[in-house]
Amino acid sequence: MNLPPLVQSFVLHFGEMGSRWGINRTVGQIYALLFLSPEPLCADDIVDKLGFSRSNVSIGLKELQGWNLVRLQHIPGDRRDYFSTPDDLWQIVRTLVEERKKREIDPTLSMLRETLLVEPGSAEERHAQARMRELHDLIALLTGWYEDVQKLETERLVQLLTLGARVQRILEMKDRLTLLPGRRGRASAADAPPKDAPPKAEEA
Amino acid sequence: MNLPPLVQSFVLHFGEMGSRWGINRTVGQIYALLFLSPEPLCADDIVDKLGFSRSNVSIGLKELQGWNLVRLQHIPGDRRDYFSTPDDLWQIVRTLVEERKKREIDPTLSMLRETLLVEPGSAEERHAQARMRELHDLIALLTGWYEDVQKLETERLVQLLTLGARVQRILEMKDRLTLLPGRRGRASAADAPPKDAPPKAEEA
DNA sequence: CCGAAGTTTCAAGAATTTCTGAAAACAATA
DNA sequence: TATTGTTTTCAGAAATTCTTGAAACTTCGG
Repeated sequence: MNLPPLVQSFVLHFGEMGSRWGINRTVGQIYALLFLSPEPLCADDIVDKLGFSRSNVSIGLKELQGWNLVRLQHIPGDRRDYFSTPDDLWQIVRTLVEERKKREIDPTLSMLRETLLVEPGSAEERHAQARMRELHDLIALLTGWYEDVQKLETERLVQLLTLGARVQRILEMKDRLTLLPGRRGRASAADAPPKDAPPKAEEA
Repeated sequence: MNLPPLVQSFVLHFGEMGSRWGINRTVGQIYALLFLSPEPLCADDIVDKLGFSRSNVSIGLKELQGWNLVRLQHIPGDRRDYFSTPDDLWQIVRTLVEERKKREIDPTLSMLRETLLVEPGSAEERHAQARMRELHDLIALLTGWYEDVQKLETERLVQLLTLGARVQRILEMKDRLTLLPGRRGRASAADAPPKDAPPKAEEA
């Protein structure tokens, strides 16, 4: 590996973290390299800089494409594929969250939806199903919110994030406004906290 | 494995998903079982129900304790350790997010903070560092927001989530209010979108 | 202090994932 | 269609992670 020290430490870190992020070392390092690179790189550039085998790099790039995390582009007069990451970090975050949701949450939501249709055959199954329904409703609430937020323009999103703790004050303000006769929107079973959940948080 | 079908399919699913969630099959299945169980279980109960070796269960439980995802308790007159998951799903979500942040984000934030102190030695390093600063500021903004939200009472949190898309309207309302002379709070370098990021989101 | 009941550690084998080099497939050009 | 440069596939080697049974360790009541 032949990289400026600053770049190298970042690349190595991403390699290490890869396993925690659900990608492997190679993929993590390739991504880090592309992220920092001022111009697009082709597979052979990556082989040179990281010292992985050509095929390993090829598979890694394919995986990154599967995640929509890299952009494929061409340079006029050059037949090779060049890759880069979007300049806009917000775009990267949006993609990342979307893809993780797809892989880590959606399958579980489907499973829960299906399982909740089965008729329970015992008290134990009835309890299990109640628990699953709670989980389903919670996840549905979270993903519904996520989808709404994903639609916001970046500027609004930044505004929302910058608001931080002060969001509480805004919610209180809204409370007061909504004491007028209520029109309520999308909320479903998840409208209130789950039945047997005490509103106080308990310490672990 | 000797479980009611409904429970079994849930347990198997969690086992499968385990690898995507950064835990392994054993740990995923143990957690699923505890999550659905009406009463606390001891290690031997788990061995019976899932058919893993005793030591494997022991390691799995230890890992779950490391994640703060299970609660250890005792039954009077019984020396064995019994385990359960919190009844309050919101508590579970809070713990889960907290622990993932600790493992998946905090180390990177530290690395970035340190790396940003190094003096760049070339144009390439200067560019890399600018990119890292962007990333650092973005993550700092997100985690700052997260910390604020984590402090909200569950009731407020549900309210915020239920708000969903209508948050936009609230933000606009706030805009109008804030046209009055401004008092601004915590926001730092991340106050505006990153320098060279166009506010329009580009499609991948 | 002893023995019983329980938990954890450890080394080795099993299973899975990652990585490689060689060969096959592909695509553009002449 | 043949040539050339490039990407992808694939089978096995290497590395890592998971799982187990046995032994070591802890804790508690007598």
